[in-house]
Formats: sequence, structure tokens, C-alpha cells
Amino acid sequence: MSAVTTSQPRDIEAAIFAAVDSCVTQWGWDKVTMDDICATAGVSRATVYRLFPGGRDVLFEAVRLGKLEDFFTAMRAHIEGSESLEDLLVRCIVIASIELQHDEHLAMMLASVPGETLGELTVSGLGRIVRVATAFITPLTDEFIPGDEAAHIVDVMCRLVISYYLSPSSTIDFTNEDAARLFVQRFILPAPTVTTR
Amino acid sequence: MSAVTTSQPRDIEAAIFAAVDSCVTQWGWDKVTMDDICATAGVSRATVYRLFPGGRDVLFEAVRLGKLEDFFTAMRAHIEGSESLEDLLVRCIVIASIELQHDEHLAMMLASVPGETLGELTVSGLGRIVRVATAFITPLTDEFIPGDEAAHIVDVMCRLVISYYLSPSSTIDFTNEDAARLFVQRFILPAPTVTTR
DNA sequence: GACAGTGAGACAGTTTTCGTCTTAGTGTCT
DNA sequence: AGACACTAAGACGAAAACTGTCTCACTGTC
Repeated sequence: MSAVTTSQPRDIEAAIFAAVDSCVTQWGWDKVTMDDICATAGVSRATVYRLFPGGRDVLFEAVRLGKLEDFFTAMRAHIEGSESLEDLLVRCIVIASIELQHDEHLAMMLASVPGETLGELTVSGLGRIVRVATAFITPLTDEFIPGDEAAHIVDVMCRLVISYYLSPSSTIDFTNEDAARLFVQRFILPAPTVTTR
Repeated sequence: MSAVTTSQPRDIEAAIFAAVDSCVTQWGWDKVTMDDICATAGVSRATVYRLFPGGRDVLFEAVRLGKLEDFFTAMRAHIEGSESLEDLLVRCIVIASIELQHDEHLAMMLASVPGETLGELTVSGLGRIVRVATAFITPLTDEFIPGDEAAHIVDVMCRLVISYYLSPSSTIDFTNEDAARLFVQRFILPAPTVTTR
């Protein structure tokens, strides 16, 4: 046409991501079409399909993965500089729980399939969350424990946080730091280094 | 199946109306399907199509008409007992303007075509609003002025309220009672009984 | 039992959406 | 200039969704 020309691929990708976010917020996963996204992003369909070969599924998967990484990037900023493993784990649990509770949109974004909430998490969905969480968090535990044990702990923590988010307990509130700390002290830290595999 | 059986048509109709309302709120006119509505209303498609022969268009038209009537019914309750024509007109203007401004959903409901806002009102859309408004308001003006003149005034007021809602003026604020009163005194009341037709 | 109202779902016709592809236009390099 | 990379626009067929109508079985009421 006229204006748009020299925009780096990153910009377009970001615009598409933003468009997906906006569209999903407005209409929900199920109701969004590729054309909606293209129109919102101000981009032609060809561009979207070239940037995300495979179409809808690939794009949405990329968006969710991006959300996941954003989430853990933000979290990492909050837990960096922890002076002990205990502090680190407690912060992880509390921040993740609060964020999940606070931002329902995030929860939906983390789910694996459009329209599927965390409550209907599939094996692959949960697996991916654990995978990303491990990748982001274990580097920060290096100074405290070996990598394989960290992976083990992160795995357990992920499942616990999600479980307590989906079905809150009357005895433990993970959004409360003291409660989370007691839990970590009681269940996580004393665990023997038995990586049962 | 089992439970539902003896429910008066009114209940089902109300459930469908409520479902439309809910669905439109959630997804917007364009994205709502009949199946969405049926599912939300907990009713089979056959029922909806029997109650609203003609399908989608007829149902949505009925919903909008119902909204219109609700709106004016509520308004009538607020303007009943006005002790002068001036009071009555002022209340009409102020209440309608406030409601319109306050409830964007209402404005969309009053529009004639799904997805069309009041800003894109068609002749038929505006005409219907005027028609319903006339039917609801003129009975209350009986004690002050003859019916044909009332219709004339209501017609003018409808267009003015909508116009000022769509494109607010810096000189007149119809949501302000004093301003509306001055306007009525200045422009509406002194008008000669010349029903130019 | 006759009846009216309903849910479930099959059905065909239409519309929408998807993903691919081609074309033309534009800016950036050499 | 010419090669190149990237994009918008939109045509295209295939697949999916939606619409509106229909039939059938079921359940209460009369």
C-alpha cells in the first residue's frame, strides 16, 4: 500500500502475538479466527502463515509458549538473589500461586488447548509447563543443589502449585508466604536425594 | 430426558432471552451462534426455532425489541407522576441520556442489526426506537397535551437524545438535569402546535 | 389414549474458515 | 540497475461450522 514497509520480523511477530492476546481476551479462544488476528495485527494472512508455518495450531502453541516464558521470566526476576534454597522455593510457590489466582487469563494461556482451562490440563500441557519451569528455575538453584535434584524438586513443586490452584485446600494457602515456607520446610527440603527413576 | 418437563413457554422464552443476553455480552453479536444460545439456555435447537420461527434474525429482533421495551418500561416508572409537561420531558431526557451513557451494552442492544452500534443506526433502527418511545411515553402526556402533539415532541426528543449521545456537545449536557430543563424550556415547550405534516 | 411440548440429533444447503498459492508492490542490498 | 527479501491482497479448493428444517422418542397433562 503505502506506509508499512521496513519493519523487522520481530515487530510483526510481536504485533501478531499482541493481536492474538487481544483477540483471545475479547472473544475467547474458540471464537477467534485467523482473519480476526490478521486484521487486528494489521497484517496479511500470508505473513502470518509464513511466520508460523502450520497455521492456527502452531501460532497458538507459540503464543502459549511465549506466555509461559514471559511468566517464568517475570518470576525469575523476583526470585533472583535468593540467599537460600528455602527462600527461593518459597518465593517460587508464592509468586506463581498469586499470579495464577490473580490473572485468570494467564491460566487460560498456560493451558494447552484453545478453550481448555488449566482445570482440563492434558498430560502434554502439564508436561510442557514442568519443562519450561525446569528450564527457567533450575539455573538459579545451581549454587544450592545439583541440577538433577533441582529438576526433581521443580517438577514436584509445579504439580503442587497447579493442584492447589485448581483445588485450594483449607489447610494450606500457597499464596501465603508463611504457609508456603512451612510447607517447603516440611515436605520439600527434607526429602532425600532419591531421584526415583 | 428426565427432569425438565412442565415449564411454561414463558419460562423457556425468558431463558432464551437471558441466554442471548449472556452470550452477546460474552462474545458479541457476530460471534454468537444459535447453538451457543441453545446450550446456554439449556434448550434444544428445535425449541428455539419453534418459539422463534425464522431463526436467528427473528430471535435477535425479538430480543432487541424486548430490550427496547424494558428500557422504556423502566423509564416510564421514573417519569410517572410528573406534575408538569416540563418535568416529564426533562426526566425523559436525563434518564435516557444517563442510561445510554452508562450502559454501552444497552446501546448495542438498541441498535437494529447485530454488530451494529447506535452510531451506525439505520433508518429502520431509529424509526423503531421512535415508535416504541412514542408508544410508551405519549400515554403519560395525555393530561398535558393532545396525543398528536405528544408524538411530535417525543419524535424530536428521541432524535435529540440519540444525537447528543452519539456526538456530545460542549454546550449542552443532557445527563445534567438543569441543562436539560433549560433546553426543554427554550426549544421544546415554546414550539407552536404546528404539526407540520 | 390423545395431546402438546420438548430434547436429541440427522440432514442438506449455505457460509465461514483454513491453509496454500500467485501476483504485484516496496524497500534494501550489491 | 538488478537481485533479493519481505509483504499485502486476494483467489482458490478443501474442510469445518452454522443454519434452518425435519423426524423421532420421550414425558408430562388432560
